[in-house]
Amino acid sequence: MTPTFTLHRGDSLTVLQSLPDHSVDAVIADPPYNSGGRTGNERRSTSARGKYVSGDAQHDLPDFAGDNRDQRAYLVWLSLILIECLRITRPGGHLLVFSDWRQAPVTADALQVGGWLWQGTVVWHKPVSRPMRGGFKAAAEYIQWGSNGPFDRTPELYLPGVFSASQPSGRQRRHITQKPVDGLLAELVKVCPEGGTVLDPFAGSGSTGVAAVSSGRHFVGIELTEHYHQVAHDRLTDAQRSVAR
Amino acid sequence: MTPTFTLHRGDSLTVLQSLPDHSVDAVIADPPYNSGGRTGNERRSTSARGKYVSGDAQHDLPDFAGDNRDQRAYLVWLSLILIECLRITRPGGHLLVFSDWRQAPVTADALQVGGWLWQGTVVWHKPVSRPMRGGFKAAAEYIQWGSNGPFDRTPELYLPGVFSASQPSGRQRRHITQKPVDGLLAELVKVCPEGGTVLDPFAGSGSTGVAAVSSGRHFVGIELTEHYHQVAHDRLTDAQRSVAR
DNA sequence: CAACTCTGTGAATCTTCAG
DNA sequence: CCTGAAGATTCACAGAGTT
Repeated sequence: MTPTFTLHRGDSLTVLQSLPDHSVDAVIADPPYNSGGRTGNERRSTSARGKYVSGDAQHDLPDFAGDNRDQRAYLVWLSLILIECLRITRPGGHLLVFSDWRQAPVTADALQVGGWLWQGTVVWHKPVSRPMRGGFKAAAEYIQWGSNGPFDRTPELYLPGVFSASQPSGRQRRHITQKPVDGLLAELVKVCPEGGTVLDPFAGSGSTGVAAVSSGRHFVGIELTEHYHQVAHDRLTDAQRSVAR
Repeated sequence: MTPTFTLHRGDSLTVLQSLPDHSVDAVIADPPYNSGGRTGNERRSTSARGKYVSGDAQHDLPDFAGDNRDQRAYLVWLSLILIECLRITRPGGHLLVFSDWRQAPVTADALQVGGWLWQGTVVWHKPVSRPMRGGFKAAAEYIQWGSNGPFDRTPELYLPGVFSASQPSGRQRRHITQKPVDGLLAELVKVCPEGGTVLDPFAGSGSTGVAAVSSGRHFVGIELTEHYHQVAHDRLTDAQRSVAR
């Protein structure tokens, strides 16, 4: 059976409220990090591009929305999102939320405020990253892991706690903060049983969906930006075709 | 010139209060984690051995003290420690605090409450760790990195953000939560310039001191337990002798 | 085909400058 | 003095191209 996918376009919180109870097995979320948002002072307000793209970067990827909250607002907003995700997820289902080092603590808080059981922190090690003179470079992102009540320990599934993988580059790259499928997302979707459904409330260019569909899982995604909604749709259609073949 | 070391025996907070202002260049602290201490309910109350030692472990290492606070108390207590450390550290000096995944957020909070500038999170990847059925294994510990005001960016020092190293085992192992010198502590002490002084308020078996002294840094350590105070003293004396040779 | 060179890049961070 | 925008700086590593 070919895995199916649904791509909603709209505000994440609004669309989540329309989804039925216990309709997915796992949630994988990559919210806008609002990095540098420790204080209003440090937060550069205008756009994501200015924050995440080097001045001389050759690519010309479009901007994305929703990256301008301060840390208190981020906690409240993310908590509301995760409360809805809990309702939509079946008991025993998993939650994975990406963050950078600045937002890791507040993300763990939001996960627990949202009613999830905090199960641990998974590390995404990025071997290619900028050096830092006089100290340690920021070479990792963090994935907070939670479950809707106790999770099922019967499956023969043993996942590592640290993943090492590089961001897609060149023509492979469709989104500023795109995550790699091989070595990362393809592993993470394994917390959803085959034939189950994965939800991504911030689908972006759809990498999570590609990982899900390519490995026999259904996918439900939400994306606000029209451009990325279209990109995700195209990539998912391709992935689905590859599986069917 | 042979690096010197001083080992105080006593309660960390009390001894710290007796140390002079701006007398060290870097603080590397490995406080008792109080793991499982998110809630009183989850915390196993009796001793560190029950928490950190597998039932079938062959070794017979002594217990250590101070591992029975709940999370609110841990925040307050660690903040007080780090406030004192800030006073003792010269402006521009570095702070590194170990934690497991449960305590990572509260450790980042305590660091900032203590007046340090939070600079990032360093990952200690432990490749050999217990597998976790049905999910991700806990294969990492976290090191919160701070500085006393802006840190010096002139030294030609470029450190990675993720370190991979295994816990000492067998006869090498002198403490339940001992950290490896090679591949971890030997790298971390580099945030202190050669000829400078490293402070460890929870010296344990003295691994941080061994890394410091072996690489030409002076060391000040504090340890409460008589047994570990003696172990650390012996290991440091050996390390000093090796350098002098 | 393996080994090597070369070029491009980066969820970054700091400094400078204008308002 | 405080705030925000723009420009400069950094080097380990991936990946393409070449010997």
